[in-house]
Amino acid sequence: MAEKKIPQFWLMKTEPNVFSFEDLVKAPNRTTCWEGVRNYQARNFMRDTFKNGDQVLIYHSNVAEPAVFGIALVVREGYPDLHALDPKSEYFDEAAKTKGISPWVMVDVKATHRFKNPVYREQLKKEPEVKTMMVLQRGARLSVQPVSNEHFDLIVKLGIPFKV
DNA sequence: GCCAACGTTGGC
DNA sequence: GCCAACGTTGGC
Repeated sequence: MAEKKIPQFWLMKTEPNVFSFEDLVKAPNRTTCWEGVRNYQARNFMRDTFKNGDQVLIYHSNVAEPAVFGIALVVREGYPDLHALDPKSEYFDEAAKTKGISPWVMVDVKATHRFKNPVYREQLKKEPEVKTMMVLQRGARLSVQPVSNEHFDLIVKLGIPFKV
């Protein structure tokens, strides 16, 4: 039986002083592995639910004006994040090293569109249709989040995407 | 810089 | 299995 392709949408947070949307655009083939996620719920999304072709909003967090800056495409589905086994990595995980196997997962994403107008958190909170989205809720720390089709569409409309 | 919210750890 | 203590996230 043919598998029906249901488009899925996500939001991933990044601290731009560590890795920004523009860093992704400048990366070889505009692609990078999304390493260092160390939260089980976020990992499970990447391991179990992310599919090639899913679209991801790239959100800058922990800055004065948090915002969505563009869109990326999932180009490789979940695979082991071996940074966890590397003592030199800032994402080293002592327990994983002891077991000799990384329980953590990453995906590869490729920048596809830059927003002409970054969609700021302040702006989103004023939009009745999107103010319910997860990233806007108080204390929502999950760094990989599902986004509904409707929320994705509205954010894209506000952002005015151009191919990178 | 502050601090609320959250996830994880570890004693019991 | 409970829950207090702790460390981190991330908006403000």
